[in-house]
Amino acid sequence: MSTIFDIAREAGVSITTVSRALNGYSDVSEITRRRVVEIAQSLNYYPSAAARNLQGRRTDTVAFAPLLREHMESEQFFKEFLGLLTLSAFRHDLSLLATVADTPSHTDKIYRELAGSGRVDGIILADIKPQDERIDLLGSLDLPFVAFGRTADYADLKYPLVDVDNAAGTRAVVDYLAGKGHSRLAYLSGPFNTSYSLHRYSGFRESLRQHNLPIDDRLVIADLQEPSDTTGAVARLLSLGENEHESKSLRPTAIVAANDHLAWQVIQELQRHGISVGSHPTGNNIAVTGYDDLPFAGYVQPPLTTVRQPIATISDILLDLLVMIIKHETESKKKVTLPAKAIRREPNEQVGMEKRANTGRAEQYVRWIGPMQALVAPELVIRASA
Amino acid sequence: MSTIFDIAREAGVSITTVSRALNGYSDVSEITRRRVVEIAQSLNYYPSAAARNLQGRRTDTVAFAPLLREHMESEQFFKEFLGLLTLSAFRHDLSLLATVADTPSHTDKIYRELAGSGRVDGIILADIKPQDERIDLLGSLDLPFVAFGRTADYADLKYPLVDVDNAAGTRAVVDYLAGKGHSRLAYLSGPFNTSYSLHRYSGFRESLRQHNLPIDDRLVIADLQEPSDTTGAVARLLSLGENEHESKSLRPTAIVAANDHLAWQVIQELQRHGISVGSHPTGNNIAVTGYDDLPFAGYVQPPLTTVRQPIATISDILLDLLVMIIKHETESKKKVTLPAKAIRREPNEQVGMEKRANTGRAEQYVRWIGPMQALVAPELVIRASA
DNA sequence: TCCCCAATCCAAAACATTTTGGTAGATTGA
DNA sequence: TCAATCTACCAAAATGTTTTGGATTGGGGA
Repeated sequence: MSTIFDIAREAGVSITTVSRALNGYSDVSEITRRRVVEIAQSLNYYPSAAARNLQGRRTDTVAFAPLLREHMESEQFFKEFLGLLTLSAFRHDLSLLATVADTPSHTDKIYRELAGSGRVDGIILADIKPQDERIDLLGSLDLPFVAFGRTADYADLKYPLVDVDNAAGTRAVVDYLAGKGHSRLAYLSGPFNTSYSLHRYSGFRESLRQHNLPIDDRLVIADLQEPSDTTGAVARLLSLGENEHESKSLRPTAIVAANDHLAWQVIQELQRHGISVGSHPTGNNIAVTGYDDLPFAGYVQPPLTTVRQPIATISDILLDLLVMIIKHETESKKKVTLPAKAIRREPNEQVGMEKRANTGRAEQYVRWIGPMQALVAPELVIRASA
Repeated sequence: MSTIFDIAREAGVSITTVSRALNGYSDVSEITRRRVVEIAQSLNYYPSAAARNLQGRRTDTVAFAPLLREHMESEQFFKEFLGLLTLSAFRHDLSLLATVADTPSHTDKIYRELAGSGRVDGIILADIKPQDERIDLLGSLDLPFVAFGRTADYADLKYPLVDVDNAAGTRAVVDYLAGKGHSRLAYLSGPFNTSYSLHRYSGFRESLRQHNLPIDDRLVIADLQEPSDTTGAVARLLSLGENEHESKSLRPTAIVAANDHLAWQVIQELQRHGISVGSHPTGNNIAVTGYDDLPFAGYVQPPLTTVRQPIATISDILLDLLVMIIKHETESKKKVTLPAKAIRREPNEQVGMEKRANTGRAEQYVRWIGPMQALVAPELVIRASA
């Protein structure tokens, strides 16, 4: 590979001039610049990323390093997010460096490495927890970052983030179900270790309260991890009301799942029990809703009523924000909250290939940039028994 | 950030010793090493990736830079592949640098940059075309790479690759359909610009021939790009036999789609026309098959009979191969061809969440490593009229 | 004539590491 | 005891770029 030195020798100028010619400085004559560019091209010259990088320049790369989870290969959301992040990065003339962290302590190590080694200009955080050490860590490391989600210190969030109003999302599906006449709603969730899962659950409780529906702790099952957990949870819900001294009406008529993947598992389980899945509260019929609106949500039968996470928009805004911070174009505390929208799908609806592409830039969302409000009162967030 | 110099000063040794202590060289005493390690830790030292890199070391990063396509955001295969590549890279202690190329000439530029700038140790190529300039380019750039797919010079492939027997895959679904009694099969495909799409099509033709079924060019429609193309194609297939002087039996009883996405579009179109989708060749009933076995294939109704691409395995092997080449552990021409397997799903079948995880390493596939045979005779590959 | 300015250019420093080619001192072998 | 070998360390070179802080011109104004 040829170096800047070779170009300089060939062109009969100093390496300084080559560097400045190639990087568009004004103090090099047009004629010299042209010669240099030509020679650089003919010698197939590409500046060493390592050397410029060492010198302190941009890397034009941002990192995404989620924590490894079990069965991550089948997590649709992860793949969706990563893919759209890559495309958003491209639109911002950036590359995406994707890594995975083994354990929380490995996460720590990776972030320190990323910061210390100068491989990236910034980093994207997801799966934010109510108390998330990564925020402080990155702050102290002086590495620009932007979060998808928020910590629990709602009053005074000191870092840039994008979030979806998760509580409102669940409220929307509960509203939908309540509107259909459902009054016994169950809630199924994975572990309550991320903020968004807590927000979704608190939205569920809020909405029940608003509709004057009772909150029955027997209908809330969290911490579902393995597929077998879902099997057990559904069985437990169905067994309610089977004891002779219990009222038959104990059984839920609708199940609100905290994400689409879970919803799909629940539907499978219900069908295995010979229970049809539909939106109206009748005897042998249970409604199921999801959250995320992953591409498959419209494909399944019955099509899933769910809440849309506008992942493409989210990743675009994340990168907009990150780029602004890297370029010091903004004070680094800007926040964006996107509204949640319920996608209502009826059982025998004809569902077409929906257009999900979204190339909108953050500008159009600026109206949401502003001070953050707590979307959920912390005391609402209790741990549901598993 | 602290540098190696700070550690050296603190420990009272030279930077050479620090470097060698930290990198496990033998000529540093255990006691010194321990001191150095301890101080490095206490100073939160992480070596600068740029500096080591400049010095000629590994970057522990591989790149994946597919060509930008329209509607790429909704391409499930892309996201699936990218996600699984990331996880495979992680298992090999590598990071994945994901970029997108605008145009073919931009691809060229990106690869040259990647090679010249030393940002990555190797690169992963996908969507190989029969004549693919990238192969020669990367060869001349001296950047290790491995391909998913192959060029048309079957006799003497000079680069490492992983491929799936695409022709056999389509043969398998045609066998399935023929076994059900179908005799008029249509073939729908996207553009024939990649090797795999040609192989799939040639498998279709081979199989028809083997079953002594006629090949009717009116039933082959390629170059489908926009969703509206599919609408038109299905309409055209359905209109066959509508003219009074044509036999009613001209209409296909089964449609073989070149990928799952297309199959799903076809199913939607058929349902729009009020035609039920099922596996048996009857009057108002058309069978549809796909290719890829993307996660949603089992979710749709009716569940899709398709051909499995073992993407997780593929990406694992790609990285195994690439790592071997980077480490010079192998002559750089190893090839792996994986068999294709049809996934037969019946219309009202109960489809569970299937386990797709595959963490198998290439070792177990070594039996497929060997000389390559042409999977399809080039003359078979004709361009279907659109 | 002298000085100054703008337009071009450049040498050297800085970036943080690894590798090369040693040296000094201790230990071993004959 | 002397030479050879080992052990533990180090100075300096090499890596390729950008930036800093000038240096060199040629021409215009006083």
